[in-house]
Amino acid sequence: MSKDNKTFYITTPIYYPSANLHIGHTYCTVMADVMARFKRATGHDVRFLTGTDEHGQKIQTIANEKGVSPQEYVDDVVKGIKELWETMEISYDDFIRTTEDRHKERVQKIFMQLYEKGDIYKGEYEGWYCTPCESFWTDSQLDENKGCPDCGRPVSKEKEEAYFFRLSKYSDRLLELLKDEKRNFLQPEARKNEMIAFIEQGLEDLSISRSSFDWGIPVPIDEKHVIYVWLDALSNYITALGYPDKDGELYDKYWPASFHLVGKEIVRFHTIIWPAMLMSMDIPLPEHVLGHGWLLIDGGKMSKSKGNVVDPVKLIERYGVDALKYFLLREYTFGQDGNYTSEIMLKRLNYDLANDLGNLVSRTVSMIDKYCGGVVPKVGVGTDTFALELRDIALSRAEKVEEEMDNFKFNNALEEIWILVRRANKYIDETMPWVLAKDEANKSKLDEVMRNLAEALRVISVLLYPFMHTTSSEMRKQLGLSEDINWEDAKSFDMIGGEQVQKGEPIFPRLDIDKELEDMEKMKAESQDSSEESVDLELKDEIQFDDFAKVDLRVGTILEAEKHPKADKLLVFQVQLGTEKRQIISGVADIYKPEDLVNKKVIVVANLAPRKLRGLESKGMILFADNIVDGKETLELVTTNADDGNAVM
RNA sequence: CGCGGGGUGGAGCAGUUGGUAGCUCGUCGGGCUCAUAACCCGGAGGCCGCAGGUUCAAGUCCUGUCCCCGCAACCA
Repeated sequence: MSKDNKTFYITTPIYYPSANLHIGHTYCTVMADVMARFKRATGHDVRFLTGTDEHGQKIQTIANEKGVSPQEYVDDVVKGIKELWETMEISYDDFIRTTEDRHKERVQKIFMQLYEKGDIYKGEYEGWYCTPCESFWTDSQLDENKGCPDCGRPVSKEKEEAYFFRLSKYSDRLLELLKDEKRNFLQPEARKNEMIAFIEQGLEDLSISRSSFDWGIPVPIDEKHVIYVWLDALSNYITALGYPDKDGELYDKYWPASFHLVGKEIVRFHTIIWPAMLMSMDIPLPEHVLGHGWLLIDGGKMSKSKGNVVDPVKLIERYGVDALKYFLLREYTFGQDGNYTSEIMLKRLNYDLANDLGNLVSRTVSMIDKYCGGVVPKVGVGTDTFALELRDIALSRAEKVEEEMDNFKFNNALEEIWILVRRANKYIDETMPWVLAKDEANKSKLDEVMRNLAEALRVISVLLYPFMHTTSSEMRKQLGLSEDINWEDAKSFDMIGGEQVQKGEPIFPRLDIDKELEDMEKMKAESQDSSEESVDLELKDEIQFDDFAKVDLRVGTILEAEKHPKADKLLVFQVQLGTEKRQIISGVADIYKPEDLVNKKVIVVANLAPRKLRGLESKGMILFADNIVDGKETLELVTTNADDGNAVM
């Protein structure tokens, strides 16, 4: 960042409202929020943008299933997202929705800009097509059997007309951008090589339109097409500033962005596609892209299907916004994945917030109350080494925090603040105010100690403000300080004296961890119970009996099982189905060892069209039930005692 | 040989440009009673996955190897 330019523009990804947001999204947004607050506190003119990416086939499909229009559907989910951010006290300056007119109009203009530049051409896009569903899918969208993710039926490689962006044209400039050591475009460093390798293996031009669904922004020159996610979603960072409209005051002021904060899975789009688009538009590139890590549950990804999604709302209700924010920022290292468990969180809250900070506030205020008539003594720091050391540590904190925050090291920044918290606790033990209080002769010494403690807490309240402003205010209230916060005040140790303290409730009550864990389990169980009130499942399209009758299910016995020689996830079975013996392949190698399944009775879809999987033919499908054990996805064999070859109906 | 991340005291993690291995929890012992049974001090515990190499010096660079985990163009 250039020094003379004090503006600071930070963005989160725009989230996809296909489901409620979980703690991972909260994590990302909290980081952006705290950074925005920190920059505001340190004198920057900050713009903080978040929003939602609301187009695409998935949204259209979900809305159809629910029997509402896509717009109605996203309106509803977005309302919930905004409520969450309100609860989390996210201080965004703007919330952009890709379905807003301001965005749609500007994206169309951007499309035309790229088109006129000659970077968009019409071509053919190849993908997997499901004829019954009339849908195109990419490789990664296909289900585990490489079938249509919607209906499970086989898909075929088909071509579709689409508009393309000349991404390949920008390969060299992108490499230059990423390799530039000083530019430091992408952080953390580790992701850089990944991106460079990706570009060096050769970039293909990017399809930026679709005609197989219509929930999107129309391509201005061709009404059969809608603009695909890349151009639509990524552009939000500038359309929200008014680009390319002439009166783009915000754009002139805040672009280029200081930081795009994104999850590691979308780093690629932000460091390759997005800069290429901007290059084509001939406008400046964002200064930095930061890829944060994921919060993992039991070492695995959080996902709805695993049923291990952590809902931030419940945590806030129980422990408060500041506690959750503190935990997220203190526990994890930026850029790296981190493990989440309730226990890890509860321990953090107890040890750092209740024991260290909360208790420090409590004992300090209580002693000022008791020994000084509730008024912070108006005296100097004193000259003993304990006081001077406390002062020195307090005075050096702000700079340390600034340093760490410049590198997005939230955890280290908080750690720096806690060094002062712990030092203050230690100071109490060193000076033993309760002993001083016993002898009137020590009154001036006692006053000094109390004043220094109050001063230390005042400094802490300033330092903490960007991270936990509610806590900061509560501390100041108890210390009898005004709510006005000035970051520079953290660099003084000579401001307090004469305030009337107000003993209040503990700012962070100590938690009974075992009991909390128990309660959380109960809550989880209850939320599962409540589903017994018969909420309709989300199902595939209804079928007629005749359709079902087409499926021939038979009982079989697995005679042999072995690993597929050319695939990690597949097992190859020889199954006896009555008189017939046949080969069936299933994608269960992750969960079962071949020998576990030999001699098992199974139910087989016997009239499924044969299919080659990595070179071997599979005739039919063995039924497994999806299951979750200890938060991990697993599969239970569906079994029976009936004789081989018998029909299942 | 598809790509990437990780293997650091009992647990969970930090370790910038190579120079005496840190933090939190736990554990053992001690101190204190102002405080939310909190706080403070001290001890024990690590050949930094394994094997080579570069260097005066490597957890930190290079090579090889084993194990775990993600990703393989649209789920933060």
